[in-house]
Amino acid sequence: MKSLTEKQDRVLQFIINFVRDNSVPPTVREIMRGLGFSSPRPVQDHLKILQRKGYLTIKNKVSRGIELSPHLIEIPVLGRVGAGKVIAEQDIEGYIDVGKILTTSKDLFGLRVKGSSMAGAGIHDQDIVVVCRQPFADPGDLVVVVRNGEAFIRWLRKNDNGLYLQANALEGEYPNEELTDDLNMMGKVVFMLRNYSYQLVNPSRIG
Amino acid sequence: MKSLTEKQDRVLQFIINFVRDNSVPPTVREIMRGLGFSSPRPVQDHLKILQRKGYLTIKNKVSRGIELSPHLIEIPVLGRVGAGKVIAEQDIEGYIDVGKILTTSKDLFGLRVKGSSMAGAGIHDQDIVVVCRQPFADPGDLVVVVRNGEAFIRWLRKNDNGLYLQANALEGEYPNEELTDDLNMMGKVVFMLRNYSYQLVNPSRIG
DNA sequence: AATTATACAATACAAATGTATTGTTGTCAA
DNA sequence: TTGACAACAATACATTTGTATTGTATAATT
Repeated sequence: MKSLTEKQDRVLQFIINFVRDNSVPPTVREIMRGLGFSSPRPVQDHLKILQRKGYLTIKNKVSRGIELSPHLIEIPVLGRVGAGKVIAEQDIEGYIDVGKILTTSKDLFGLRVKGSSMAGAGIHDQDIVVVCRQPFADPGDLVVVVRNGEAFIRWLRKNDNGLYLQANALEGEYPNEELTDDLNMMGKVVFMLRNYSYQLVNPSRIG
Repeated sequence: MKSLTEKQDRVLQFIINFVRDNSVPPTVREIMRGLGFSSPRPVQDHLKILQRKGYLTIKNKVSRGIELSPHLIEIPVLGRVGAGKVIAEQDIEGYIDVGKILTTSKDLFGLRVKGSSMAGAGIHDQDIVVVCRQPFADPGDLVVVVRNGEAFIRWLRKNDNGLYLQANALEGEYPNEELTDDLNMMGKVVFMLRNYSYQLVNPSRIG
């Protein structure tokens, strides 16, 4: 990614902050007023430069037609990291836009995990699993089933007798369960979220 | 949430899809053309109704000033789930907007986990931890440090001799490490993501 | 029967908006 | 010193855009 001058970076930061605060990109004149310009032209210049350098794209004749490049709204995923260097370009293995993944599919919902019946699979109390709502699943899937008004997360397994559910606790025995009629398949786990900043996981509990 | 008529839902879905595809909300006339109206007025009517019913808000005199309500861009987090019912309103304990969390803080980056030195903390090979870049951390934090060009995830602990780093594997011994000068503190883990749909975690490996 | 809500059309208008033209100033490398 | 680039100002203009006014038709509700 080509480097920016101080002024160019100021314009880019304004756009990023504007999108964050208003959830829509700014117009040319909103940038103009926001940065104290007295004519639209300097903004046009800056936008063209920012586009040429790959930081955004301008949609022709579209109001608020500024689209920030993925780098700026996604988070980079690093494979290896060089010592000293903060983030080197060559270390980036790709980008994930978690927000997009979670919002483009309509039938997703979160489920806060209670208990430790899946601790062996790295899913702990208070974690949030993101579930894709579907009445079916494949063997090997991590599924959410409901029985007696309570939701469970289990591995869906298969043996000679057919499908069954398997818990995955660290200690204690959870018997395998058959797929009976009182079980309601809610969906399949597609994501797992754990937030360390809001609620610190007690390491002694899971250590 | 109040229910929508068929036509109203059609307008709402158009807006949702438009935002997803164009990353900006549509104008009144874009909705008009998109749904085959021959005047802007019906769109205005629908927007006002959708606002009254709580599905969006209209910003006065702002182009593309349609802001979808959080329910539509966030995912609900359920506490308990009733049997049979798919998702009941009273079960929703809140909403998370993961995309917003990840994009509002600027100094976040993802790091794909290699190895199983933190499997005991539920962090496994190929998981992605989201790191807040900072040169400091508190005891109890899950931190990312770099040594010899390699990144490690460790608990930051404290005893009478001061701070030290602790691994958290399921099996095998990882000795505690001192905070030496060749260690580079990259930041603190604030989120953990595991994607079950793209890459299935082998349950036998972590079970 | 009267009222209300839904749903759409035609037209109008001031303000906002992307874009273009022309020009000035300063910096820096060739 | 010449040319390329960055950075900004003043002005202009055709469209776009949010919004308003007036009106028609249908269905549901009171």
